Amino acid sequence: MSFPPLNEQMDLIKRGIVELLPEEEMVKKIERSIKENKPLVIKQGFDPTAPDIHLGHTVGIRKLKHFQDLGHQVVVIIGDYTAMVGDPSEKNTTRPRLTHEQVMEHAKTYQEQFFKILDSKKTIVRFNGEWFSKMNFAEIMELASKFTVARMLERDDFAKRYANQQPISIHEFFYPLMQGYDSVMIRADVEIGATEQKFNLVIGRDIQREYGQEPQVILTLPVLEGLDGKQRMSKSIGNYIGIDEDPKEMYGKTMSIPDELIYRYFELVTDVDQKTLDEIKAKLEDPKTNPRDLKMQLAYTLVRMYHGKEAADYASAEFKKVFVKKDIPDEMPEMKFTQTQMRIDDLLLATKTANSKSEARRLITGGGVSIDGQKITDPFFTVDLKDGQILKVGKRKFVRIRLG
RNA sequence: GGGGAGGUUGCGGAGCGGUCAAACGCAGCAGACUGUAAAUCUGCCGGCCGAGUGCCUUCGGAGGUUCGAAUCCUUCCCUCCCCA
Repeated sequence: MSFPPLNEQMDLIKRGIVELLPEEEMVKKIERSIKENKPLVIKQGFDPTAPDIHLGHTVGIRKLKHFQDLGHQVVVIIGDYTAMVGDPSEKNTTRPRLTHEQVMEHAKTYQEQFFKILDSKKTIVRFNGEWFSKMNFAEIMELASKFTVARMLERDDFAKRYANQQPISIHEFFYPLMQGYDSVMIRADVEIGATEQKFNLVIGRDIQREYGQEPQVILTLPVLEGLDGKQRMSKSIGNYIGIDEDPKEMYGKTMSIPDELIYRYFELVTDVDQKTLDEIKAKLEDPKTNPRDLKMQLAYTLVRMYHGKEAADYASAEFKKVFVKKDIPDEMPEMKFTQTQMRIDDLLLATKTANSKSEARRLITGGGVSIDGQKITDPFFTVDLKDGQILKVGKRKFVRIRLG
Protein backbone atom coordinates (compact mmCIF):
# COMPACT_ATOMS: atom_id res chain seq x y z
CA MET A 1 0.00 0.00 0.00
CA SER A 2 1.09 3.59 -0.39
CA PHE A 3 0.51 6.67 1.73
CA PRO A 4 -0.60 10.15 0.70
CA PRO A 5 2.18 12.76 0.52
CA LEU A 6 3.40 14.45 3.69
CA ASN A 7 1.63 17.80 3.38
CA GLU A 8 -1.67 16.16 2.56
CA GLN A 9 -1.35 13.97 5.65
CA MET A 10 -0.38 16.87 7.85
CA ASP A 11 -3.36 18.92 6.68
CA LEU A 12 -5.83 16.27 7.70
CA ILE A 13 -4.02 15.42 10.90
CA LYS A 14 -3.98 19.03 12.04
CA ARG A 15 -7.62 19.74 11.31
CA GLY A 16 -9.55 20.72 14.42
CA ILE A 17 -6.80 19.91 16.89
CA VAL A 18 -5.40 21.96 19.74
CA GLU A 19 -1.79 20.85 19.81
CA LEU A 20 0.57 18.48 18.04
CA LEU A 21 3.71 18.00 20.09
CA PRO A 22 6.39 18.03 18.90
CA GLU A 23 5.36 18.72 15.35
CA GLU A 24 8.86 18.04 13.92
CA GLU A 25 8.73 14.52 15.30
CA MET A 26 5.37 13.99 13.64
CA VAL A 27 6.86 15.08 10.33
CA LYS A 28 9.82 12.76 10.81
CA LYS A 29 7.62 9.82 11.66
CA ILE A 30 5.45 10.36 8.61
CA GLU A 31 8.44 10.74 6.31
CA ARG A 32 9.88 7.52 7.61
CA SER A 33 6.52 5.81 7.30
CA ILE A 34 6.26 6.83 3.66
CA LYS A 35 9.84 5.81 2.93
CA GLU A 36 9.55 2.42 4.58
CA ASN A 37 5.93 1.98 3.52
CA LYS A 38 5.01 1.19 7.10
CA PRO A 39 1.93 2.52 8.90
CA LEU A 40 2.31 4.45 12.15
CA VAL A 41 0.69 3.14 15.30
CA ILE A 42 -1.97 5.56 16.45
CA LYS A 43 -3.24 5.09 19.95
CA GLN A 44 -6.14 6.29 21.97
CA GLY A 45 -7.36 4.83 25.19
CA PHE A 46 -10.92 4.69 26.47
CA ASP A 47 -12.05 3.86 29.93
CA PRO A 48 -15.32 2.01 29.84
CA THR A 49 -16.54 3.68 33.01
CA ALA A 50 -20.04 4.27 31.66
CA PRO A 51 -21.72 1.99 29.15
CA ASP A 52 -22.20 4.43 26.29
CA ILE A 53 -20.09 6.42 23.90
CA HIS A 54 -21.25 9.99 23.59
CA LEU A 55 -20.48 12.83 21.23
CA GLY A 56 -17.64 13.99 23.46
CA HIS A 57 -15.82 10.73 22.74
CA THR A 58 -16.40 11.06 19.04
CA VAL A 59 -14.10 14.08 18.82
CA GLY A 60 -11.18 11.71 19.38
CA ILE A 61 -12.62 8.75 17.51
CA ARG A 62 -13.14 10.92 14.45
CA LYS A 63 -9.49 11.95 14.62
CA LEU A 64 -8.51 8.28 14.74
CA LYS A 65 -10.65 7.82 11.68
CA HIS A 66 -8.62 10.49 9.88
CA PHE A 67 -5.45 8.54 10.58
CA GLN A 68 -7.16 5.36 9.51
CA ASP A 69 -8.17 6.97 6.23
CA LEU A 70 -4.53 7.93 5.69
CA GLY A 71 -3.56 4.28 5.98
CA HIS A 72 -2.18 4.21 9.51
CA GLN A 73 -2.79 1.55 12.11
CA VAL A 74 -5.29 2.57 14.74
CA VAL A 75 -5.02 0.82 18.09
CA VAL A 76 -7.80 1.42 20.54
CA ILE A 77 -6.96 0.58 24.11
CA ILE A 78 -9.86 -0.34 26.28
CA GLY A 79 -8.75 0.53 29.75
CA ASP A 80 -10.34 -2.29 31.65
CA TYR A 81 -7.63 -1.98 34.30
CA THR A 82 -7.26 1.78 34.26
CA ALA A 83 -11.03 2.11 34.58
CA MET A 84 -10.78 0.40 37.90
CA VAL A 85 -8.41 3.12 39.00
CA GLY A 86 -10.56 5.88 37.55
CA ASP A 87 -8.80 8.73 35.82
CA PRO A 88 -8.49 11.51 38.36
CA SER A 89 -8.52 14.18 35.66
CA GLU A 90 -12.13 13.43 34.87
CA LYS A 91 -13.23 14.99 38.10
CA ASN A 92 -11.62 16.87 40.90
CA THR A 93 -12.49 14.23 43.43
CA THR A 94 -11.65 10.58 43.77
CA ARG A 95 -13.85 8.54 41.50
CA PRO A 96 -15.50 5.38 42.65
CA ARG A 97 -13.69 2.32 41.38
CA LEU A 98 -15.61 -0.12 39.25
CA THR A 99 -15.55 -3.86 39.46
CA HIS A 100 -13.97 -5.78 36.63
CA GLU A 101 -17.33 -7.29 35.67
CA GLN A 102 -18.94 -3.86 35.30
CA VAL A 103 -16.04 -2.67 33.21
CA MET A 104 -16.14 -5.66 30.86
CA GLU A 105 -19.86 -5.21 30.41
CA HIS A 106 -19.37 -1.61 29.36
CA ALA A 107 -16.47 -2.55 27.13
CA LYS A 108 -18.69 -4.74 25.00
CA THR A 109 -21.02 -1.87 24.18
CA TYR A 110 -18.06 0.41 23.58
CA GLN A 111 -16.66 -1.79 20.86
CA GLU A 112 -19.95 -1.95 18.99
CA GLN A 113 -20.21 1.82 19.11
CA PHE A 114 -16.63 2.49 18.03
CA PHE A 115 -17.31 0.81 14.75
CA LYS A 116 -20.08 3.20 13.88
CA ILE A 117 -17.18 5.53 13.11
CA LEU A 118 -14.06 3.40 12.70
CA ASP A 119 -13.55 0.57 10.25
CA SER A 120 -13.59 -2.58 12.36
CA LYS A 121 -11.41 -4.50 9.91
CA LYS A 122 -8.63 -1.96 10.15
CA THR A 123 -8.77 -1.37 13.89
CA ILE A 124 -6.92 -3.25 16.58
CA VAL A 125 -8.60 -3.34 19.97
CA ARG A 126 -6.53 -4.21 23.00
CA PHE A 127 -7.50 -4.45 26.66
CA ASN A 128 -4.82 -3.19 28.99
CA GLY A 129 -5.71 -5.88 31.50
CA GLU A 130 -3.88 -8.11 29.02
CA TRP A 131 -0.57 -6.88 30.39
CA PHE A 132 -1.50 -5.34 33.73
CA SER A 133 -3.13 -8.47 35.10
CA LYS A 134 0.14 -10.31 34.55
CA MET A 135 2.44 -7.81 36.19
CA ASN A 136 4.02 -8.83 39.46
CA PHE A 137 4.78 -6.51 42.30
CA ALA A 138 8.44 -6.12 41.38
CA GLU A 139 7.47 -4.95 37.91
CA ILE A 140 4.96 -2.54 39.34
CA MET A 141 7.60 -1.10 41.65
CA GLU A 142 9.91 -0.80 38.67
CA LEU A 143 7.31 1.24 36.81
CA ALA A 144 6.51 3.35 39.86
CA SER A 145 10.17 4.14 40.44
CA LYS A 146 10.39 5.93 37.13
CA PHE A 147 8.43 8.86 38.39
CA THR A 148 8.54 11.26 41.31
CA VAL A 149 5.82 12.67 43.51
CA ALA A 150 6.89 16.22 42.68
CA ARG A 151 6.30 15.59 39.00
CA MET A 152 2.94 14.03 39.71
CA LEU A 153 1.93 17.09 41.67
CA GLU A 154 2.72 19.20 38.63
CA ARG A 155 -0.49 17.94 37.21
CA ASP A 156 -3.06 20.66 37.54
CA ASP A 157 -5.91 18.70 39.05
CA PHE A 158 -3.64 16.96 41.56
CA ALA A 159 -2.15 20.30 42.50
CA LYS A 160 -5.60 21.81 42.96
CA ARG A 161 -6.90 18.97 45.02
CA TYR A 162 -3.79 19.06 47.11
CA ALA A 163 -4.12 22.80 47.61
CA ASN A 164 -7.81 22.48 48.45
CA GLN A 165 -7.02 19.83 51.03
CA GLN A 166 -8.95 17.18 49.18
CA PRO A 167 -7.89 13.56 49.26
CA ILE A 168 -5.70 12.01 46.60
CA SER A 169 -5.28 8.27 46.87
CA ILE A 170 -1.94 6.73 46.01
CA HIS A 171 -3.52 4.52 43.39
CA GLU A 172 -4.54 7.59 41.42
CA PHE A 173 -0.87 8.32 40.80
CA PHE A 174 -0.74 5.07 38.93
CA TYR A 175 -3.17 6.20 36.32
CA PRO A 176 -0.72 8.26 34.24
CA LEU A 177 1.93 5.58 34.66
CA MET A 178 -0.42 2.90 33.41
CA GLN A 179 -1.49 4.97 30.46
CA GLY A 180 2.16 5.50 29.58
CA TYR A 181 2.87 1.83 29.94
CA ASP A 182 0.09 1.09 27.47
CA SER A 183 2.04 3.15 24.95
CA VAL A 184 5.12 1.06 25.63
CA MET A 185 3.21 -2.18 25.14
CA ILE A 186 1.85 -1.25 21.74
CA ARG A 187 4.85 0.87 20.68
CA ALA A 188 2.66 3.87 19.96
CA ASP A 189 3.88 6.47 17.47
CA VAL A 190 1.07 8.90 18.18
CA GLU A 191 -1.34 9.17 21.06
CA ILE A 192 -4.53 11.12 20.82
CA GLY A 193 -6.40 12.64 23.73
CA ALA A 194 -8.39 15.63 24.89
CA THR A 195 -6.46 18.68 26.12
CA GLU A 196 -7.04 17.66 29.73
CA GLN A 197 -5.14 14.46 28.93
CA LYS A 198 -1.98 16.36 28.02
CA PHE A 199 -0.18 15.51 31.24
CA ASN A 200 -0.86 11.80 30.84
CA LEU A 201 0.15 11.90 27.20
CA VAL A 202 3.43 13.63 27.96
CA ILE A 203 4.21 11.10 30.67
CA GLY A 204 3.72 8.42 28.05
CA ARG A 205 6.69 9.89 26.19
CA ASP A 206 8.87 9.70 29.30
CA ILE A 207 7.83 6.17 30.09
CA GLN A 208 8.51 5.03 26.55
CA ARG A 209 11.97 6.60 26.73
CA GLU A 210 12.61 4.84 30.05
CA TYR A 211 11.77 1.54 28.37
CA GLY A 212 14.10 2.30 25.49
CA GLN A 213 11.52 3.28 22.88
CA GLU A 214 11.15 6.26 20.61
CA PRO A 215 8.66 8.59 22.32
CA GLN A 216 5.19 9.05 20.89
CA VAL A 217 3.97 12.28 19.40
CA ILE A 218 1.03 13.68 21.29
CA LEU A 219 -2.03 15.16 19.70
CA THR A 220 -4.60 16.99 21.78
CA LEU A 221 -8.17 17.77 20.86
CA PRO A 222 -10.64 20.25 22.29
CA VAL A 223 -12.96 19.14 25.04
CA LEU A 224 -16.57 19.21 23.94
CA GLU A 225 -18.96 21.06 26.22
CA GLY A 226 -22.13 19.23 27.14
CA LEU A 227 -25.76 20.27 26.88
CA ASP A 228 -25.37 22.87 29.62
CA GLY A 229 -22.71 24.58 27.54
CA LYS A 230 -20.37 24.89 30.50
CA GLN A 231 -19.12 21.59 31.76
CA ARG A 232 -17.43 18.98 29.62
CA MET A 233 -19.77 16.45 28.12
CA SER A 234 -19.84 13.52 30.48
CA LYS A 235 -22.08 10.65 31.31
CA SER A 236 -21.69 11.16 35.01
CA ILE A 237 -22.76 14.80 34.82
CA GLY A 238 -25.64 13.74 32.60
CA ASN A 239 -25.18 16.48 30.00
CA TYR A 240 -24.41 14.17 27.11
CA ILE A 241 -25.76 12.95 23.81
CA GLY A 242 -25.06 9.25 23.36
CA ILE A 243 -24.37 8.09 19.83
CA ASP A 244 -26.63 5.13 20.35
CA GLU A 245 -29.49 7.22 21.62
CA ASP A 246 -32.97 7.13 20.19
CA PRO A 247 -33.25 9.48 17.16
CA LYS A 248 -35.91 11.62 18.80
CA GLU A 249 -33.87 12.00 21.95
CA MET A 250 -30.73 12.77 20.00
CA TYR A 251 -32.52 15.41 17.99
CA GLY A 252 -34.19 16.96 21.02
CA LYS A 253 -31.06 17.00 23.13
CA THR A 254 -29.21 18.72 20.33
CA MET A 255 -31.92 21.36 20.24
CA SER A 256 -31.34 22.00 23.92
CA ILE A 257 -27.72 23.09 23.57
CA PRO A 258 -27.15 26.81 24.05
CA ASP A 259 -27.07 28.78 20.81
CA GLU A 260 -23.40 29.70 21.31
CA LEU A 261 -22.40 26.07 20.94
CA ILE A 262 -23.88 25.52 17.48
CA TYR A 263 -20.73 26.22 15.51
CA ARG A 264 -18.52 24.25 17.87
CA TYR A 265 -20.68 21.16 17.51
CA PHE A 266 -20.68 21.41 13.74
CA GLU A 267 -16.92 21.76 13.79
CA LEU A 268 -16.06 19.04 16.26
CA VAL A 269 -18.61 16.29 15.86
CA THR A 270 -20.01 16.39 12.34
CA ASP A 271 -18.54 15.58 8.96
CA VAL A 272 -19.53 18.79 7.22
CA ASP A 273 -16.75 20.22 5.05
CA GLN A 274 -14.90 23.46 5.56
CA LYS A 275 -17.05 25.32 3.04
CA THR A 276 -20.25 24.47 4.91
CA LEU A 277 -18.59 25.42 8.18
CA ASP A 278 -17.78 28.85 6.76
CA GLU A 279 -21.36 29.27 5.61
CA ILE A 280 -22.67 28.35 9.03
CA LYS A 281 -20.36 30.83 10.67
CA ALA A 282 -21.56 33.58 8.34
CA LYS A 283 -25.19 32.76 9.01
CA LEU A 284 -24.68 32.76 12.75
CA GLU A 285 -23.26 36.26 12.57
CA ASP A 286 -26.18 37.46 10.48
CA PRO A 287 -28.88 38.87 12.78
CA LYS A 288 -31.52 37.84 10.27
CA THR A 289 -30.97 34.13 10.81
CA ASN A 290 -32.91 32.33 13.44
CA PRO A 291 -30.36 30.21 15.31
CA ARG A 292 -33.09 27.67 15.79
CA ASP A 293 -32.90 26.77 12.12
CA LEU A 294 -29.16 26.15 12.27
CA LYS A 295 -29.61 24.08 15.37
CA MET A 296 -32.22 22.05 13.55
CA GLN A 297 -29.73 21.52 10.75
CA LEU A 298 -27.17 20.37 13.30
CA ALA A 299 -29.64 18.03 14.99
CA TYR A 300 -30.61 16.63 11.61
CA THR A 301 -26.98 16.09 10.60
CA LEU A 302 -26.18 14.24 13.80
CA VAL A 303 -29.19 11.95 13.67
CA ARG A 304 -28.44 11.15 10.03
CA MET A 305 -24.83 10.29 10.88
CA TYR A 306 -25.81 7.72 13.46
CA HIS A 307 -29.27 6.56 12.44
CA GLY A 308 -29.64 7.31 8.75
CA LYS A 309 -31.70 9.72 6.68
CA GLU A 310 -35.08 8.20 7.40
CA ALA A 311 -34.68 8.48 11.15
CA ALA A 312 -33.44 12.04 10.77
CA ASP A 313 -36.46 13.04 8.71
CA TYR A 314 -38.77 11.47 11.24
CA ALA A 315 -37.09 13.02 14.27
CA SER A 316 -37.16 16.42 12.68
CA ALA A 317 -40.83 16.16 11.72
CA GLU A 318 -41.74 15.04 15.22
CA PHE A 319 -39.82 17.87 16.79
CA LYS A 320 -41.58 20.47 14.68
CA LYS A 321 -44.89 18.90 15.49
CA VAL A 322 -44.45 18.67 19.24
CA PHE A 323 -42.40 21.74 20.09
CA VAL A 324 -43.00 24.25 17.33
CA LYS A 325 -46.68 23.55 16.69
CA LYS A 326 -47.28 22.23 20.24
CA ASP A 327 -49.08 19.27 18.73
CA ILE A 328 -48.99 15.73 20.04
CA PRO A 329 -46.36 13.30 18.75
CA ASP A 330 -47.14 10.36 16.44
CA GLU A 331 -45.77 7.80 18.78
CA MET A 332 -45.84 7.71 22.52
CA PRO A 333 -45.74 5.12 25.26
CA GLU A 334 -49.04 3.47 26.06
CA MET A 335 -50.35 2.20 29.35
CA LYS A 336 -53.15 -0.24 29.98
CA PHE A 337 -55.75 0.25 32.68
CA THR A 338 -58.56 -1.97 33.86
CA GLN A 339 -60.43 0.55 35.97
CA THR A 340 -62.39 3.40 34.42
CA GLN A 341 -61.72 6.06 37.02
CA MET A 342 -58.56 7.23 38.66
CA ARG A 343 -57.46 10.27 40.51
CA ILE A 344 -55.08 12.45 38.52
CA ASP A 345 -52.25 12.30 41.07
CA ASP A 346 -52.42 8.52 41.11
CA LEU A 347 -52.48 8.49 37.34
CA LEU A 348 -49.17 10.35 37.16
CA LEU A 349 -47.66 7.91 39.59
CA ALA A 350 -49.05 4.89 37.70
CA THR A 351 -47.71 6.16 34.38
CA LYS A 352 -44.35 6.96 35.99
CA THR A 353 -44.60 10.53 34.74
CA ALA A 354 -43.91 11.58 38.32
CA ASN A 355 -41.60 9.91 40.81
CA SER A 356 -43.68 10.45 43.91
CA LYS A 357 -47.16 11.55 44.72
CA SER A 358 -45.89 14.79 46.17
CA GLU A 359 -44.09 15.50 42.91
CA ALA A 360 -47.22 14.61 40.96
CA ARG A 361 -49.27 17.03 43.00
CA ARG A 362 -46.74 19.78 42.57
CA LEU A 363 -46.77 19.26 38.80
CA ILE A 364 -50.55 19.37 38.74
CA THR A 365 -50.84 22.48 40.87
CA GLY A 366 -48.09 24.06 38.83
CA GLY A 367 -50.16 23.72 35.70
CA GLY A 368 -47.96 21.18 33.94
CA VAL A 369 -50.53 18.45 33.42
CA SER A 370 -53.25 18.03 30.83
CA ILE A 371 -55.55 15.32 29.54
CA ASP A 372 -56.58 15.48 25.90
CA GLY A 373 -55.40 19.07 25.82
CA GLN A 374 -57.36 20.14 28.87
CA LYS A 375 -55.26 21.50 31.70
CA ILE A 376 -55.94 20.01 35.13
CA THR A 377 -54.84 21.91 38.21
CA ASP A 378 -56.76 20.11 40.95
CA PRO A 379 -54.67 17.24 42.31
CA PHE A 380 -57.81 15.50 43.54
CA PHE A 381 -59.59 15.59 40.23
CA THR A 382 -60.91 12.19 39.25
CA VAL A 383 -60.33 11.30 35.63
CA ASP A 384 -62.82 9.20 33.69
CA LEU A 385 -60.43 7.00 31.77
CA LYS A 386 -61.19 6.54 28.12
CA ASP A 387 -59.40 4.45 25.54
CA GLY A 388 -57.00 6.55 23.49
CA GLN A 389 -56.87 9.43 25.94
CA ILE A 390 -53.61 11.37 26.00
CA LEU A 391 -51.95 12.42 29.21
CA LYS A 392 -49.38 15.18 28.89
CA VAL A 393 -46.98 15.99 31.70
CA GLY A 394 -44.62 18.91 31.26
CA LYS A 395 -43.49 19.75 27.75
CA ARG A 396 -42.38 16.39 26.59
CA LYS A 397 -43.93 13.51 28.48
CA PHE A 398 -46.89 11.93 26.74
CA VAL A 399 -48.73 8.73 27.60
CA ARG A 400 -51.65 7.21 25.75
CA ILE A 401 -54.24 5.57 27.99
CA ARG A 402 -55.53 2.16 26.92
CA LEU A 403 -58.40 0.37 28.51
CA GLY A 404 -58.79 -3.40 28.64
C1' G B 1 3.22 8.40 67.13
C1' G B 2 1.64 13.72 68.78
C1' G B 3 -1.46 18.13 67.89
C1' G B 4 -5.45 20.58 65.16
C1' A B 5 -9.81 20.99 61.67
C1' G B 6 -13.82 18.52 59.55
C1' G B 7 -17.96 14.75 57.64
C1' U B 8 -25.22 18.50 56.51
C1' U B 9 -30.68 17.04 51.75
C1' G B 10 -27.71 15.46 43.72
C1' C B 11 -23.22 18.88 44.17
C1' G B 12 -21.07 23.22 46.68
C1' G B 13 -22.05 25.36 51.34
C1' A B 14 -24.80 27.86 55.97
C1' G B 15 -26.79 26.24 60.55
C1' C B 16 -23.99 24.84 66.28
C1' G B 17 -30.19 22.89 71.89
C1' G B 18 -36.56 24.43 70.20
C1' U B 19 -38.81 29.28 65.45
C1' C B 20 -34.94 23.09 61.02
C1' A B 21 -37.22 19.11 56.07
C1' A B 22 -32.72 22.64 57.44
C1' A B 23 -30.32 29.67 54.54
C1' C B 24 -27.89 30.59 49.94
C1' G B 25 -25.61 29.16 45.12
C1' C B 26 -25.45 25.39 41.19
C1' A B 27 -27.90 21.45 38.84
C1' G B 28 -32.95 19.60 38.02
C1' C B 29 -38.38 20.15 37.16
C1' A B 30 -42.73 23.15 35.97
C1' G B 31 -45.08 27.79 34.25
C1' A B 32 -44.84 32.38 31.33
C1' C B 33 -42.65 34.45 27.18
C1' U B 34 -40.15 33.33 22.63
C1' G B 35 -37.16 31.89 17.89
C1' U B 36 -36.07 25.81 20.19
C1' A B 37 -36.03 21.14 25.05
C1' A B 38 -31.66 28.51 23.58
C1' A B 39 -31.83 33.09 26.57
C1' U B 40 -34.78 35.71 30.29
C1' C B 41 -38.43 35.96 34.23
C1' U B 42 -41.58 33.29 38.03
C1' G B 43 -42.57 29.07 41.01
C1' C B 44 -41.17 24.27 42.89
C1' C B 45 -37.30 21.36 44.49
C1' G B 46 -37.37 14.30 51.16
C1' G B 47 -41.87 11.31 51.54
C1' C B 48 -47.15 10.60 53.06
C1' C B 49 -52.27 12.11 53.98
C1' G B 50 -58.63 15.74 50.60
C1' A B 51 -53.55 19.60 53.47
C1' G B 52 -52.78 21.22 58.71
C1' U B 53 -49.76 25.45 64.26
C1' G B 54 -50.50 17.52 60.46
C1' C B 55 -47.63 12.77 60.28
C1' C B 56 -43.11 9.93 58.89
C1' U B 57 -37.80 9.38 57.44
C1' U B 58 -33.20 12.38 56.90
C1' C B 59 -27.70 16.21 58.84
C1' G B 60 -20.97 9.82 58.60
C1' G B 61 -22.42 4.89 61.99
C1' A B 62 -23.96 3.23 66.95
C1' G B 63 -25.29 4.54 71.80
C1' G B 64 -26.45 8.49 75.57
C1' U B 65 -28.02 13.42 78.03
C1' U B 66 -32.62 16.39 77.54
C1' C B 67 -39.57 17.80 77.76
C1' G B 68 -36.86 18.62 72.98
C1' A B 69 -30.59 17.08 69.27
C1' A B 70 -28.06 18.50 62.65
C1' U B 71 -26.65 21.16 67.08
C1' C B 72 -24.31 18.65 73.77
C1' C B 73 -21.63 13.81 75.59
C1' U B 74 -19.37 8.77 74.60
C1' U B 75 -17.59 5.57 71.01
C1' C B 76 -16.56 3.78 66.13
C1' C B 77 -15.60 4.81 60.83
C1' C B 78 -13.76 8.32 57.14
C1' U B 79 -11.07 12.92 55.24
C1' C B 80 -7.72 17.11 55.50
C1' C B 81 -3.66 20.11 57.79
C1' C B 82 0.77 20.73 61.00
C1' C B 83 4.75 18.24 63.74
C1' A B 84 7.76 13.61 64.13
